[in-house]
Parts: sequence; structure tokens; C-alpha cells
Amino acid sequence: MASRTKYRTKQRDILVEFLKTSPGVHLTANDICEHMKSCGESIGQSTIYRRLEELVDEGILSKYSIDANTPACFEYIGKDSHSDGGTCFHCKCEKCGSLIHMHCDEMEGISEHLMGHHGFRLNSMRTVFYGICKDCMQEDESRV
Amino acid sequence: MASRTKYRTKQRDILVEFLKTSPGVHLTANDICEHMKSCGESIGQSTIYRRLEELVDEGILSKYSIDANTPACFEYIGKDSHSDGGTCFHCKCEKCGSLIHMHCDEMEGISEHLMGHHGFRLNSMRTVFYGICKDCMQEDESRV
DNA sequence: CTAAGTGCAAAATGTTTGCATACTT
DNA sequence: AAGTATGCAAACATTTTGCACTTAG
Repeated sequence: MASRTKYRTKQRDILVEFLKTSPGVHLTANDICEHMKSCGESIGQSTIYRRLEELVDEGILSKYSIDANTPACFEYIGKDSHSDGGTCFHCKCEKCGSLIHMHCDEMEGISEHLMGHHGFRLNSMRTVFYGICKDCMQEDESRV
Repeated sequence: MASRTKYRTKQRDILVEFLKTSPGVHLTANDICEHMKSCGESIGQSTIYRRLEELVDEGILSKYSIDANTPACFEYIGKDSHSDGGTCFHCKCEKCGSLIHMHCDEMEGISEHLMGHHGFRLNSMRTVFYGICKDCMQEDESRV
């Protein structure tokens, strides 16, 4: 979880800068590659993958792995936001694919329960709740 | 969620039969391939993948996709068991990789909360909680 | 000057697909 | 007989890695 980078490189700065401009947005490694290309700031994809993983370790990014066929996506969290004030949970709709962000106090009770009763320290940045969102549920009902 | 298979084949029967003997166990497609080979009941891997996916749709199996580098794993649930009696939650340790099963009433409150307050119908079979397990936490502490 | 980071192209991995063959009904 | 499933091998997509080269400190 600690910082691993020894050197500060141009590529790392460009990457972090870009991510910082899109807080709350989910980006795949490929999205980022494309963006860089279209900016003329081309960074090699291996570097992107390497830095991304590192930033996750540092707690600056969170990573969501939906499944093996969907590229992982990354979201800027920032160094500060996870001090404890605003844990963020995510729900992924299995139907329409939308990813819903939740800042919910009640949900934070889960962490405590898991810790207290199961000795498990939840990483809420990495955990994604799968299910069907409101909109898709309504569609289902009206279709019957 | 509805049955999709039209024909009942030998391979499907062998597969279901094997899965049925290991309820609550997590198996990867590869585990199953290997088992079949070692049994002399070799089933092609494409068939295994195809049937597995189908069984998930039918609600007989649940599938956990940890991330792109980890093969998905499948667990026998059975046609009956998800009537509502025993929702199963899973915690995945990010450190040692172990997958912990939880049959916990309190956790089921999450489903209700998500439904009631966020209009989201949780699929607990597909949801995995990431974090650090008890054992790894102790190791961490003793190492400092 | 040395350690670390970059980027290409190649490898690795898990999963899916095309197609000829075989099986179910 | 018609429709479906099988199984091989090839295709895929994402991510990782080997290595020569560049850059940061």
C-alpha cells in the first residue's frame, strides 16, 4: 500500500494529471492509451499498466475487475478522500452495465460487521456489488 | 435464468453430476477439465465452458470472476437452495487469495438495504467482497 | 554513474468461436 | 431427418514480460 516509485517521470505525471481531471469516472487501460494517443502524449501501454497498478497500491486509484472478458477499470480516488470520511461503494448492473457510485453511511456498517464478526478487513475500493439496477428492473416488469 | 439446453447429452450429465458432488466448493473451468481427464471422462474444454455458462444462467451454478488474471470459479448451488433460505456471500483475500464463504443473516440485510434505499437488486452469488483475511492481518502485524 | 523507468514486440492467460462431425429427439 | 451439442484448433482480448534504450537522481 506504500508508494513504490523511486523516480518521478514525465509519463507518470502525465498519467496522474489526466486521471485527476476525471474523478469519479471509470477508465480502462485502453481508454487511457487512446486518450494519450489522441493527445500526442503517447505513453506506451506497458507503462500505463505498470503505473496504474502502482497507483492502485498507493491508494490513489481504485480498480474494478468486472470479469475476465471486461477490461478492468480504474477510478481516481485521490490521496485524501479515503481518510475515512467518504468510503465509496459501487454497484454494477449486470444488465445495462452501468456502474453506480454510492456514498452511504449504512453501507459502511458492512465493513464493521465484517471486521467484528468475520475478522475480515474490507477493501471497499475494490469491492463491487453486482445486481440489477432500478431502471433495468422497471423495464423487466413492464415487459411482462 | 431460464433453461436453455434443448438436448440432454452425456457430457452435460457428467458435468452436472460432478459439480453436484462438490457443493460449496469453488472450481475453475480448468479444475474441471483436469478432473475429467483424470477420470477418463474427458470432455472438451469448449463444452465445459459452454455448459458452465448455461448452468449459471439456469441458476444451478454461481460464478465468481475475481479478476482478469484469475480464472473464474464456479460453485454448485442446486436448483432448490436459492429459494431464499441460504444466501451465500464471499470474501476474497487480496493477499493470500483465499475465498471465504459466509452464510450470514446480518449480511442479508445488505440486500434489503440496497433494494429499499437504492433500488438495486443485489446478486449475492456474483458479488465478492475484497479485503484482507484474519490470517493475513495477523501476519502483517507480527511482521512489524 | 547507477538505479529505475520506458516502450516495443512477443508471450501468457483465460475464454470464445468456426466448423466438421456426432448425437438427441 | 432436423436441430443441437461436441471437440478440436485457431482466434481473441487483456494483461504481463524480456530486453535494449533512455532518463532521473
